[in-house]
Parts: sequence; C-alpha cells; structure tokens
Amino acid sequence: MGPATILHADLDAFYASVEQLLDPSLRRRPIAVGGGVVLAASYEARAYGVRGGMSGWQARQLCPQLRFVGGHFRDYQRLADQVMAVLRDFTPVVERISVDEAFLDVRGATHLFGPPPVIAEEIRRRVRAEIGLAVSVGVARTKHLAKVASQVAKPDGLVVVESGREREFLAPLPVELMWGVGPATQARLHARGVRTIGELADVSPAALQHLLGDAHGAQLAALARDHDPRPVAPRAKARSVGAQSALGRAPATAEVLNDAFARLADRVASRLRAAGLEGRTVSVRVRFPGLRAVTRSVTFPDAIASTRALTEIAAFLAARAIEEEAEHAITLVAVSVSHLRRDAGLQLPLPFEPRARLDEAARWALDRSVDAVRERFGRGAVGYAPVVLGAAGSVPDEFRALAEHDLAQEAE
DNA sequence: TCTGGGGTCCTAGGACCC
DNA sequence: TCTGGGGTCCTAGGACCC
Repeated sequence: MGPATILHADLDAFYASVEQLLDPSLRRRPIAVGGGVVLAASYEARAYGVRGGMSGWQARQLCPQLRFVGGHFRDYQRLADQVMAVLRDFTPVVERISVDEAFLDVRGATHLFGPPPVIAEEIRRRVRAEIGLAVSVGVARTKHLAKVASQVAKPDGLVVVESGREREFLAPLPVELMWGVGPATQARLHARGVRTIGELADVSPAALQHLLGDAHGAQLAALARDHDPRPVAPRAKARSVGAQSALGRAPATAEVLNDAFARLADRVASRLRAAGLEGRTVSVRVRFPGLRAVTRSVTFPDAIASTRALTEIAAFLAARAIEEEAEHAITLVAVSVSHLRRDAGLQLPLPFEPRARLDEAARWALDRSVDAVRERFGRGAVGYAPVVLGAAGSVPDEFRALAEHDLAQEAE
C-alpha cells in the first residue's frame, strides 16, 4: 500500500466567493450568482438551504434577503487560472477536472517541499494570501479518497486520510459522497437499506451489479472497498464537442430551429476548427415542456467541421424528431459532434442530401477566414446573418467558456 | 410556477458480417 | 428450409460529474 500523496484541491463556493472578493460589501452576506437559476451560492446563503441548480424564485422563498449578483465570468476564469498556477509550483502532475478543482500527485515533490500534508497547508496559505480565496484540500492515497476528503474538509479546511485507515474513514460517510452516486443511485441504495459507504462495502459486488448494472455496480463495489487504481494524469483527449441553449418555451418552427442551431453550430464548429478537429457523428437533443427530451443522431463516413453543414444537419434532425414526436413547443436544443479525429486537411463532399450537396471544402475555407477575423477583432466582428441577428442568447459567451473542456490534446 | 451549459460513460436492441 | 456463436457499429436513452 503506497503513501498518501494525492491531493484534491477544490475552491469553496467558487463563483460566489469571487463576487465577495471583488465587492467587499457582499462579504458575510447571503448571495447567489445567477438569476433564473442559482449558479452558485455563498455559504451564508447555503445556511438557508440555497443550493446551486435551484430556480431563483425557490431560492428567494428560502432566503428573502438573498442578493443576486451578475457573474464576472472573465474574473472567474482569471482567478482560477492563478490558483492552478500555484498548484503547478509544487508539481507538474496536475489534473484539472473543472475550472475550480484539480488533482495533484506530490510524490516527487516531498523532498523539496515536505510531506503531503505540509504541501497541502502551504497551498491553502498561498491561495489565501496571493489570490484571496479559500481552497479546501483532501490528501489521500487515491483520487477517490482525496476527493471525498476535500468534500469533508469544506469549508476552508484540510483533511488527511492516512494510509491504512481508508476504510475506517469511509465507513460512516453517506453513500452520496461517493463519486458516481447521484440521485438515482442514491434512491436505489436507500431502498435496499444502504445509507453509508460501510454498508455499501458489505454488499457483494454481484448484488450491486444486479442492482445498478455491470459497470456501475462493479465500480461502486471497488470504490467502497477503496480499490481505485486511477493515476493523476492530464485529461484524455476530448470525445465530443457540443453546445446547448435553453429557449424558454418556443414554438417548434423552422425559423426557431434554424436560428438556434445556426448559433450553436457556429460555436461548436469554431471550437472544432480551432483545435484542428472534425467529427463524423452529429447528435441533436430536443427538450419539450415537461422536461421530456429526445435524442437523434447520424453518423457519416466522412467527418465535418463546417458551420453550415453542421447547422443544416442539426436543424434537419431536430425537425424530423419534432415531427415524429408530434410536439409543437420546445424548451431546449442541443447539438454535439463526436467520433472526433484530427482534421484531414482534405475535406470531401458530404453525401448527406444529394440534392443540396454543397462543397464541404469551400464551407470549411470560408469558416476559417471568419475564424481568423474574429481572432483579431473579436467574436462580434463577423458572423453569418442568423448568428449576428439572433444574438439574443441569454447566457454570455464568457460563461459558456468556463464550462468548456480543453480540446488542445491530440485526437487519434 | 418548473434547472444553465459543457462534458463522460454505460446499456440495450438491431443491423450486419464472418 | 434456418442452427449457433461472436464481434463491431450505430442509435436512443439515461445517469452522473462540475
């Protein structure tokens, strides 16, 4: 059994903490970032039961004096990047898993900086002193344990799980603290009388697989017994790139679909081209009032990366799905491209609809020139007509960018 | 009065091939 | 006129994560 050298560092109530850092009058007060939906709540707001993901009105019911603040999304990215830079001062083995959290393996850093708990405290001290934010840290032998430990450490704490005491640490904790246990799994486990990780470890892997499916059951059985071999590693290459847009309640017309998918396809295709990627499969998701949603996808022999091809394919798939479902209103549309590969440079004509076969190479070349202008003058400088005119997107691009995964890894 | 946006992985059935 | 098994790919849906 190896030593506990894996750290999980997680910024506390990140968006809300940044707002309180930027505006001292918000400190020690219940605030929420967002409007229609709570993107993040300060700890003062959480004391009232306010949680991320809640609708705004629901949050106000719980906490009438709740202050909603606009998101300074560029500052979130900037400050989180500074925190990551601090982490990289201790080891290059940093795996960033979202804007505000990361794993580190400090195995090779102890001779310079001391044992892992000392490194963890130094990280917390520096992030507090240099950036002004609280970061909680878990230290353990595995990623899963380190992550659970940082959750237990919050707010503004440090929890070290000593090597050899892992199962003792896990046993009393509720199952929903485990990576991979969400509402559905939690409900199934509770129905079986399993509430703690210790109780979960007492269930046979076979029984868990029967209850939760082969892969998921086996994984939870392993994690509950503290078997987690995953190393801290840079992110694997991206497998899909997508974008979505909530529409409120919109009529399911061709105009709405064309406009929405033009905007989404523009985002997705630009990111693909910037990363030198293209994809063979286009998937579309349409959500109807009542949260029911359907998915449609199509896979081509050749990959695409042009905005126009993606727009046409996505709008076509969505229109067909809406017709099949006999719906007349939609609340959300999404498009995603998968089966990614390095762009071949040579773009073949797309055999999607022979009548309207357009030269994919020409579209791609046009898109590249649009990308180049935007790079110099900004996104608003140039765009296809529906994108420019339909710029009523409710969410700023800076927020979308926060959630994007890094595509800058080699694919295939 | 009903949850944003960007992702990953798994499952199950059907088509198709050997 | 159809028995048996194995593998891959595609599609649709769902759970989960931040």
